[in-house]
Amino acid sequence: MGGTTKTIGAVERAFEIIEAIERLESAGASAIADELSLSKSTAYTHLHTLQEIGYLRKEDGHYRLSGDFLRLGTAVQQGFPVYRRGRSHVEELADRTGERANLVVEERGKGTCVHAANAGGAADGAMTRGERRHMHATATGKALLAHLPEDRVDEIVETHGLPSFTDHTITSREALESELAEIRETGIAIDAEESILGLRCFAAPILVEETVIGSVSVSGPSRQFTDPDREPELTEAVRETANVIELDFVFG
Amino acid sequence: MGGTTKTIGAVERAFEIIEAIERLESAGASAIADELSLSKSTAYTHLHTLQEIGYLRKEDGHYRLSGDFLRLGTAVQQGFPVYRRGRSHVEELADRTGERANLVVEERGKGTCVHAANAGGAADGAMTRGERRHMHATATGKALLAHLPEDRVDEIVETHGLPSFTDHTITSREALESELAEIRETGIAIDAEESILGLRCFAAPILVEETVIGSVSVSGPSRQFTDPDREPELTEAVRETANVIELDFVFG
DNA sequence: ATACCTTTTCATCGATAGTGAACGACATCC
DNA sequence: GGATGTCGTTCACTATCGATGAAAAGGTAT
Repeated sequence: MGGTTKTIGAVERAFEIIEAIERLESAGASAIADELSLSKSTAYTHLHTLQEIGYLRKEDGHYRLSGDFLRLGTAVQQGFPVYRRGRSHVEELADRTGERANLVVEERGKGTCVHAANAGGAADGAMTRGERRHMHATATGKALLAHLPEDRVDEIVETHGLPSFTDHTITSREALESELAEIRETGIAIDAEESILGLRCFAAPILVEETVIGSVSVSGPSRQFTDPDREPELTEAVRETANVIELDFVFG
Repeated sequence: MGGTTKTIGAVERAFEIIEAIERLESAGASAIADELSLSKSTAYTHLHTLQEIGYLRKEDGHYRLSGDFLRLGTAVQQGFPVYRRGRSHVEELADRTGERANLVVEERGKGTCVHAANAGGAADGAMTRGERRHMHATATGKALLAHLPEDRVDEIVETHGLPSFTDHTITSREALESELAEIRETGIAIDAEESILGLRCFAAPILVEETVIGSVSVSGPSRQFTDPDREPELTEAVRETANVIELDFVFG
């Protein structure tokens, strides 16, 4: 485990400041110094540096993150082949079902949302672009886990644990494993308010050459999603979308 | 002009590395050291640091930007009120016209695209999310310039100049000024292949309390956009969209 | 086996990032 | 209006730490 190599403190501090600004929306030198227990001068020099290179913009004395992060974020997004090929299909899924549709990939043991398509539907609690969530508590995460090598799953569970978010969250390795087996059979992962109360979600894995490269989902309020008529419609739509994206990889 | 304050070299270097990775898509320590003329060990320590704090991920020996930048980018986007209120209207504009629609704000003297809505149409050359362009050479930029205080326009021209991108780019302050006056009259800014050959674009400013907070546009290949029947349709659609967003600010 | 990549580690040294104190500007309070 | 508090900004100082080259460790092809 190589984790002992030295790291550069100034860079770590810079990103702590960036994340503090993300949290506070905007902040001045004193607020940052306060928030992170830094000296005012240190906070100031960092803010000044980040502004000089363009990553912060100053608006009446308060610093905010600049559009350059938006540019980098877009580059990251485009860097996922599954986004480039899947985006339009996820949009169609949202249009077709009238619900929020997400495209998720695994990153560092968590599920990262690389695209979120709204079809006007209220998306309370649904993942937003760039957001990362525990995999065992989300439909998209479980769809990914179900097709990851077993030792990778072990690793992930060991690193992040199985924290509980609601009464329905899966918290034991055995329960998780049996659910993953079921997902492998049905091709559909379900989040029944396991991550957020009131939020239900259906997801399907995207498999290319026996490897999961992502998962797609639709999600919405539990009330609408428990309508027995809708479940087959929604799961089928999700499954089909995943399939279309898979085919896009093979041909296209 | 306060530009003499000290800046933190390590942080500047870190972002140079981040931008190099953005350019190269993915890279190892040697490639970065090469690209930026750094020692291999320096490049390595920086990469290692950025990976430790999660902003880079390592994939078979190559570093890539991580989803954390996507999260920051989304936060930046949400930080623009004009995005929060305008997004859906820009989507509708794209659907309605069948063309690429953009939402742009001014940042540090350039136009930054905060949202890009595709309606399937080929978007060659159109701005992408987070991209920044010179204002004098784009419809969205000119729509903004037309309603910025005159001294601000002076400042911007002084800072960024009026570089030429095609034969049609405006390169003199006088020509720019007369065009801005026309935009103020008609309410529509036109980019007639001034930024990129073959790309035509119509934009309208979004004014709230006499202040420009952004601009919207549709753009597409010159061939389609010179159809005399479409111009009134497109300009009208753009104008209306800007108007709806303005109203959303006043009420809503 | 060889040569040639790469990434990673290490000790050394000089630059520099962090610090606290101080200043000017701007509010707020009594 | 004088006092007090807070803010951003600057400065000189010094211990820290980031940069460095050399060399080790790992990988791949020849």
